[in-house]
Amino acid sequence: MTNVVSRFAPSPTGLLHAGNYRTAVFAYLFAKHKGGKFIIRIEDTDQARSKPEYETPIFEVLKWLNIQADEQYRQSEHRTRHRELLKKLVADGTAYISKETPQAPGDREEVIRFRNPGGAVTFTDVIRGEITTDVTDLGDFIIARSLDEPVFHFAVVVDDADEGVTHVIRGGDHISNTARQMLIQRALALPTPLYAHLPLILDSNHKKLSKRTGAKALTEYRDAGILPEAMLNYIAFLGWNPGNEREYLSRDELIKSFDISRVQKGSALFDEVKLFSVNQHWMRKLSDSNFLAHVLDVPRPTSDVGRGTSYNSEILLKVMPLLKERAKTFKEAREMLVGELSFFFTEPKLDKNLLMANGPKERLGGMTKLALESLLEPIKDLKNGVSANTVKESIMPIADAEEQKWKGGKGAVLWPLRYALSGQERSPDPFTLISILGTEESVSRIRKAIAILGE
RNA sequence: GGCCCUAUCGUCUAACGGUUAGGACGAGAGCUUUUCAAGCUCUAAACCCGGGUUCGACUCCCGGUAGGGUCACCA
Repeated sequence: MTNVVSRFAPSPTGLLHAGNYRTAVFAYLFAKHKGGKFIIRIEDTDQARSKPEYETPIFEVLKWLNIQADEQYRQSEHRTRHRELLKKLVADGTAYISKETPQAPGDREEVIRFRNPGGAVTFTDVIRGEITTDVTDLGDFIIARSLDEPVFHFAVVVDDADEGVTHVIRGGDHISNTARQMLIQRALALPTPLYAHLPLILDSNHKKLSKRTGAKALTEYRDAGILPEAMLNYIAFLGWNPGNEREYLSRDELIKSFDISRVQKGSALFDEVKLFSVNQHWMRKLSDSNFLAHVLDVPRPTSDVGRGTSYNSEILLKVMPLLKERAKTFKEAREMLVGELSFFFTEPKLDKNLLMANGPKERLGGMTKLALESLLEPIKDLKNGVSANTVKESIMPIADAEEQKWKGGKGAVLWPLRYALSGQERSPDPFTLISILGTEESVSRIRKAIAILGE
């Protein structure tokens, strides 16, 4: 098989979801694996429903996913050609102009119908094997509303042939369209490409992914801070696998190992949880500064409006490793900056009870104060920029000593310390906090906690 | 309903006649740990059912069941 040509032929009548782009991804991977051409054709024959605003995101997403077309077409540009062939079919009697009674608004008084020869049509699907359809019950189906308005079935057949498409890779929902399209091909004496019908991607209700039932446009995932590598990786693995146990493949690796014969026949469910986990994997491969750039690329969360937080850039970079181990999307990371990790940038408000939360309150008030005071000097002695581990080495002994003295556990020291620094019931460990905040800020926050305990 | 397609853990999947049915996500437990997150270890979890074929079926065939797709002057 030389000169493989595959195509992605979306119609700009709505925002495209993961299922739509999955066919693009497979068609692309297939062509590139074979060293062939991948083309994009905008199917805008339905003038009434095709909208430019649906077209722009298609190219945006493909660019985001780094899926480049070798050639680009627009179906409406081929109108002359369509008209010519339509006339030919009508002239030789293969098709005819038929008088109609309009059933719905927009229906025509006359349309062009294909004279259906009937019988069985068989083709060998690359993925599913032999499929036979009895076309008799299709009747004389409509191929155009007028000479200038071909309908999908007619236009695809002509365009695929004119563009030299060798492999039609599309969703399984097209299986039942194939036979009638082949009928048109035969009438036009055009070659029949190879067909590969991909299993459908289903939503959590086990229905075909669809805008109407809430499938997200891919742009939404992009805007939520999903990495294109992750999206591509996840989508490629829906209904396909490389035949080994690797789960994370880069774009180039996908191209290299893509094998259409390994495509699944059964449909798969789109699982956001898994997508996020794949995304986390790719996020973690980024350098801290690159990671930060992505985080700041996410629009400021609405919860942050009016807070006027300005980030200390030095601390911001130090916080990145924490975000890396916690966030599954950049949006999530962005939200942590103004949420659970915002104390790095703005001084926390402390609650006396939470400060003493680690034991019986009467005794602990005094004890907590002593514990915090005992930490002041050792922390002052630390140099700025030391690692969390170094901080731990100098503070742990104190916690251990207190544990002996009060039998309250290390928590009697470490909890108030961590809370004084973060103001959060849950946060990274106190050593990490000190290493990021620096000694001066840490001491200042501990003093404030001590002051509160003295009230 | 007609026609067509499909069928392995909850989910994505491996297996291409002989395996203790493997991996990943998720879940649970433990370790670590002041807390959270991460990490590490472990556990639970599947061959839709019934007939064949075969020395032997998740794998092949048939039937059933279930699910999905499609039946437009949309693509």
